[in-house]
Amino acid sequence: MTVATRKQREREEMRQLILEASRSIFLEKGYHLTSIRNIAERIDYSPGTIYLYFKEKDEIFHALHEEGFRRLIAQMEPLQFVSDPFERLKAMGRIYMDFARNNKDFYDLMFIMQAPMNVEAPECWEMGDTALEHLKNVLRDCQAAGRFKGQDIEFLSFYVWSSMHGMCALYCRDRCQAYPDMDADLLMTRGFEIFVQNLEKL
Amino acid sequence: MTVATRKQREREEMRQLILEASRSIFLEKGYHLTSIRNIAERIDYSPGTIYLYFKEKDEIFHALHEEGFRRLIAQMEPLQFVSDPFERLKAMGRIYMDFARNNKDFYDLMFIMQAPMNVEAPECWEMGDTALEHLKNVLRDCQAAGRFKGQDIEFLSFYVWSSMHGMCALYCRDRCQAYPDMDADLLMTRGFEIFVQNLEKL
DNA sequence: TGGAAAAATGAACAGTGTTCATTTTCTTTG
DNA sequence: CAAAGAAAATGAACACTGTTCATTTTTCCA
Repeated sequence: MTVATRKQREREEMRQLILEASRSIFLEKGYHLTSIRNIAERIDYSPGTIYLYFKEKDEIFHALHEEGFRRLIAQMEPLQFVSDPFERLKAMGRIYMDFARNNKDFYDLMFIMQAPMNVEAPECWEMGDTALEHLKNVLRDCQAAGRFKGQDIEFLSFYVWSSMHGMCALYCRDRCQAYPDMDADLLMTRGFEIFVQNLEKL
Repeated sequence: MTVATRKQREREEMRQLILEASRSIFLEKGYHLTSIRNIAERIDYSPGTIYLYFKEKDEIFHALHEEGFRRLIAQMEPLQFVSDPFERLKAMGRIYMDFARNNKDFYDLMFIMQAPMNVEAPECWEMGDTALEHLKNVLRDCQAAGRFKGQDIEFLSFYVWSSMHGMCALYCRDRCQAYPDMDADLLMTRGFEIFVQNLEKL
């Protein structure tokens, strides 16, 4: 092993170390309450060192953004064993919703947080595109099976995604409190049921 | 006019002055990029003065939060002239969506921004409750007219709200970029159409 | 007009993201 | 193995943040 390759490996390990620390603190305290000094302290390095591995705080954010999509896609794995397209779509919705519930902060990071998305980096959205492509494929399969007649896949997928996202976003940002007598999880579950009822008739 | 009442009026005027400045800067730069010093500078006062009229930055935020709901409710005014309940519901959806499009930052402030909603202040949500009650009433009217049979108004209203919110939230936080070839406004319009189609069959 | 009350100030505190001259550590070469 | 050169890590410094509070200024009324 040449020195150069070892150096590169060490560099990658350091990036991972920073990412792991960042993730745990991000998810503990949220984006804005996490500081570079916090992260550095957690891994026993000085603040300046972080900047040798990441250009800025947002670059750490984007790395975690990707990680989130990797996790979501991993959760979708079992879907390939669901043969009926519409059942697959429903299962997909449940997985998406459970992901939001069990990884509130990752979900927030991926779909809600205000972060400079203006970055023209195409690889920044690679994982996100993959996930969206999954949805579109399932919808196409449903269409092949006779559902959603005459619907454009682009618009339909946006509608399906945003319906799910609406509930998850209200959940993540505590707007379910608008129903003080109602458990947020129950709201989500029943909301999803109505949504499925809807899709069945579309 | 007693001195005391004048004092009180002047105090209210000062609060308004601060709120107006805050609003314009909030909407320009977003919540986190707006600083107390910015606000003070804009109205030619010192930073400390702000704290004589508002306990903290979040109190300013909440005041604007309320203002947003007042505006939204004002937009809903014409609905009272739409006699058919389902038409009223559709019009309501369009108004809600247009509000989000035309007041992106107000919408963000009201429904998306992470702000300490844990505040147990009940008056903080008074306006929001009113708006939600509007929706529930329209849905009840629809039900009285034979639609949405057997649906619980609480869950149904959450579903309707979150479907609309989903699109608006993706729009406000620039996640429509997931469809690079598609205009965000077109996505919203078509998404809304599918939603209405859905409701018609429910 | 003088003294009390109210209003406004701005320096100070503890925090933030980021930069960079300096020091430390590692690697290669003579 | 020692010295020179490169790479890595440091932490002080800069300009910013929300918030507090002793001090100063202004306003008011007897």
